Amino acid sequence: MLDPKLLRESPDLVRAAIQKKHLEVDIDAVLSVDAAWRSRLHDVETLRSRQKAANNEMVALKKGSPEFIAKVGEMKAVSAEVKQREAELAEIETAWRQAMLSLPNLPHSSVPEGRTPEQNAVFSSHGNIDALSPVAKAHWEIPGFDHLFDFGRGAKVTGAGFPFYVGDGARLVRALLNFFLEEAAAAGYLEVSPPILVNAASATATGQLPDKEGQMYETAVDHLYAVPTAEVPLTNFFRDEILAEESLPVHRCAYTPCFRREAGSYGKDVRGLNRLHQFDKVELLKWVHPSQSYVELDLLRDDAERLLRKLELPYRVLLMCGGDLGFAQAKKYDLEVWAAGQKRWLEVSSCSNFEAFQARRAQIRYRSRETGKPELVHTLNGSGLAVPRVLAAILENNLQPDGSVRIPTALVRFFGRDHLRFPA
RNA sequence: GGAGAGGUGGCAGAGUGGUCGAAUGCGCACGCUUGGAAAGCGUGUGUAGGGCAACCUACCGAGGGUUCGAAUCCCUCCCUCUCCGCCA
Repeated sequence: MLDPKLLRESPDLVRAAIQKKHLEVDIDAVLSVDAAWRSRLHDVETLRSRQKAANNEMVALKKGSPEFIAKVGEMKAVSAEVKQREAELAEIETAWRQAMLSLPNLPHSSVPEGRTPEQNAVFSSHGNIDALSPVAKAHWEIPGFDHLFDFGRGAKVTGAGFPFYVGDGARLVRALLNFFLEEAAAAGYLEVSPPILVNAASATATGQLPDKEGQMYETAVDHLYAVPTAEVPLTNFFRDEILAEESLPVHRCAYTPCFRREAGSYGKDVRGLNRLHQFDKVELLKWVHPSQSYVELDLLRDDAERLLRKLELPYRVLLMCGGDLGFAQAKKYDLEVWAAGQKRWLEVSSCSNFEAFQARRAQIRYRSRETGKPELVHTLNGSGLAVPRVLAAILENNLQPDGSVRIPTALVRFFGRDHLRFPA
């Protein structure tokens, strides 16, 4: 949510910023709802003030006296009007809230212009993609793949996009998760294991609701949502709280399975481990002082990049252009790893600064030493990292002529062996 | 899931229809006192919205209702605690 005051005082600034995201938003409509809401609020407050004054007068009167009875009669009319006006106000308030929730976050000034993914800026590149395995194959074409990553039985048991990981497949997933979590802890992130079902208030605070409920799995009876990312429960940890300024920045990490309905994708994009309905991910999260959020964003990105460097995977960093930024982000970097078999980049991390957008929805604040008043924190998060695509890149890039896969050195102590062999 | 108790400001805890945004205590901040400190005394100390100044309004778990008037009465829901049941 945006600051309503900013919208009122600088609507043109908001208009221009949203234009950079190439989203269609009717600012004038929002402004007119805002004006209507304020006007109705004034009406109701004036009436309530009269009620209060009358109440104070009646206290001094003798109950049942003619003056008292006259006053009751007089205030009955006011009471009826208050009721009606309050109902109107409630209606406008709902519309006002909806209108405010429909406004996206404003992009930071350093975000490049652009409308499509092709216009994202390549921020940096690391590693040599030409020096990779000459025998590289798309991971799903590696002989024996189906034994360690059983999509057929997953489809039987649940549906497409819910694979079983079997034997060394499962072990490799676990090794990666442990590696990610150990690295995050070493970088100063406190590990948290959150609930993986969340309520509507939590999903609203992080920006999944309203409008994106179609991308989440929802439970039928209790109307809870399966988390699309640990960002949701983790960000909401401090919902409606005021933190001590000294406690900032707060750095935390969490592993959860992530659930995404992802309607509308098909073809090569969704083959193998490229895109799943359920996958494992470690998420890094920060709550920071507003003055530090862009410094913290660079550090966050570096924490994610370090994982790829240690896994010896070639990767590049994209700085997302305005049109490819998400609804809630002010600035975002994507980390893409090279998959030598598919000869394509796979997104494995997304590091974003949300500034106060989520914090305002979630009411996460800190008490300013300077003013003594509560101020909104800035929230940031980044994947560190998503397992299946990292796994895919390792399988493809490290495939050996004998059909085995070399395990990256950093991962060996978690996997237990230096090579993965597929069953015949 | 069943029975009971309860949810009030940073914490504890009063308040059962009207002058209650809410006593009191603790905590915290500032001041007085002191060589310094403690004690003592005094003052202050929630959040949000509107005007953006005085001021006004809202908030006593959430939502609805009764009433001229609700922290207080009624209904629904949520949560916590105790006991029982079930269970990894």
